[in-house]
Amino acid sequence: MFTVLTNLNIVNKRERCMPTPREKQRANTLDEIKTIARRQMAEHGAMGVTLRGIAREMDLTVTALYRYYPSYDDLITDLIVDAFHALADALEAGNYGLPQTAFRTRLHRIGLAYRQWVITYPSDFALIYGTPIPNYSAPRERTVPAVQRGLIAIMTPIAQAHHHHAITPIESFRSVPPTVHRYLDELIEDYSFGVPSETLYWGYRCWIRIHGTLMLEVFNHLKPSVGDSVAFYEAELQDMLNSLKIQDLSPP
Amino acid sequence: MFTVLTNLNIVNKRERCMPTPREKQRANTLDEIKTIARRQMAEHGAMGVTLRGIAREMDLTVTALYRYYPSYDDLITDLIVDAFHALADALEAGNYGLPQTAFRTRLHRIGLAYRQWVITYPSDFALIYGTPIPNYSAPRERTVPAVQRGLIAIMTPIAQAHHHHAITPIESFRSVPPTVHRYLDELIEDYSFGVPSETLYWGYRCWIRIHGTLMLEVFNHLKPSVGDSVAFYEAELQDMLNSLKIQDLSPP
DNA sequence: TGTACATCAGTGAACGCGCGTTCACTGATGTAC
DNA sequence: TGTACATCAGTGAACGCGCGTTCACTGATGTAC
Repeated sequence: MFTVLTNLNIVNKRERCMPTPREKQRANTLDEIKTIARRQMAEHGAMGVTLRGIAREMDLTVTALYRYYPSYDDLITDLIVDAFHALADALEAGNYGLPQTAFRTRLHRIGLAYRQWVITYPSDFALIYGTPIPNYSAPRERTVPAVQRGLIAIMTPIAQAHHHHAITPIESFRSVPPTVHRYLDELIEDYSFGVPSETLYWGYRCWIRIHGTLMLEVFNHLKPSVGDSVAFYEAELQDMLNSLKIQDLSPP
Repeated sequence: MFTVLTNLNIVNKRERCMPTPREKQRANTLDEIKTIARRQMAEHGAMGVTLRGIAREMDLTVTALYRYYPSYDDLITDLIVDAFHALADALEAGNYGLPQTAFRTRLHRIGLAYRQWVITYPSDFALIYGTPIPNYSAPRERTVPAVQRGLIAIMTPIAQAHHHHAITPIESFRSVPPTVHRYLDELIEDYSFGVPSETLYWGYRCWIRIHGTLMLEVFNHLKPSVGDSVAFYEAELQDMLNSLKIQDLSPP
């Protein structure tokens, strides 16, 4: 009776937090596979990621990889989901340590963090937002939550600023197209976002502008056009923040 | 003497305008190759274009294609240059038949034409502006002029509106970052554009906004966000035109 | 007008390469009693 | 504590496929005299 309880205890402990040596080894190998895959992606593009290439670099046979991924597509899916989460992490970290009411500064920092991540990991960015990989489509149940984390990171300061009346709507308020307005209302209801649809509209517009600019930069079309992409991006951010009329409030 | 002259005449005539049957046949085959390549691109992505696949579809041997392109990369280059020119054609056609002084309408139509082309030929768009093909870089001497045609189509109404004082600069005028300002000045000098650098700056900002939005739409990230991409795009165009404060003038 | 020759489109076999996936297997590491 | 067994990581050969490029060639179409 005593031993049984002890054993149960150990099992529970392991299940909760302590991985067995084997599980640890397995996790390490999984990590190594993904690391090498990402480097191959950086060097040869998304289509250059190859099970055989990874095996070669790990001094394994190809077939060993099938212990970790049932197929090539599952590996790609993992890379995609990881990339979305990494981007979301970067955005969230972008406004850490700032007073909650520094809405404008927070949004600005998030914009800078967005660019920093994209510039640092261009191939991960291309993987998730570039030309879709032909004959592959990621499973929505895994990507959607990861995508949403990133969007929420952008929306949060806007929503909070809106609650604190630190955004002046001006005419944009009325210019939300009715069909879009209705769609956003549905989104808000479905995911219980708890923000007015105008907020979501502004958030999306911010995201789309940031994102579009960075997409051009990372694919090498921006620098030939404007020379100094850093300065240009900063000007775009400021213009965007100005058009939102979003402000920092001193905490009460 | 007489025959010689006649022969020369014929030769000249042919060189100037009349292609020989063989040249005609050759041009047809070249066209067919490119047409099939573009269809393969639409079906299987840019990386899915294959000499062997084209040959198969044309009921030719692969080696026959080497009569037309010395290598695979040369075919891709041709597709890229063609796509840039097709886009420029569409933009130019966008504001045909409008009075020269209808600046705002012309720019609006160009924006719509941009979207129309991108939506109609998404794979051509992905080819020239999507994720770069790994280990391939297009020869600049062929792409740069083709790219410029498109840009000039957008810049022209803006430059003309500027000359006619149909643009109100507002604060954007002062917000051009100095480094960007200097770079644009150089561009204008190098290519003798004959427009002030502020004009170029506005033009690029229009292009970047239009382009970024369409990039998201064509890669399927816009519709899940805003629902009605047509209405959203129209609102973006209007917002952009408003921010430029560009106006139609009645012709004098 | 007819003949000799050059030009050109297209053939067919071969080279060397890389890919994802399957299958039956070996040997080490853990687990239950 | 020792033994029998299950689990698991990794092997190695093979399958079937598609790719770009080379080479020596055939036969039809044009050209020069």
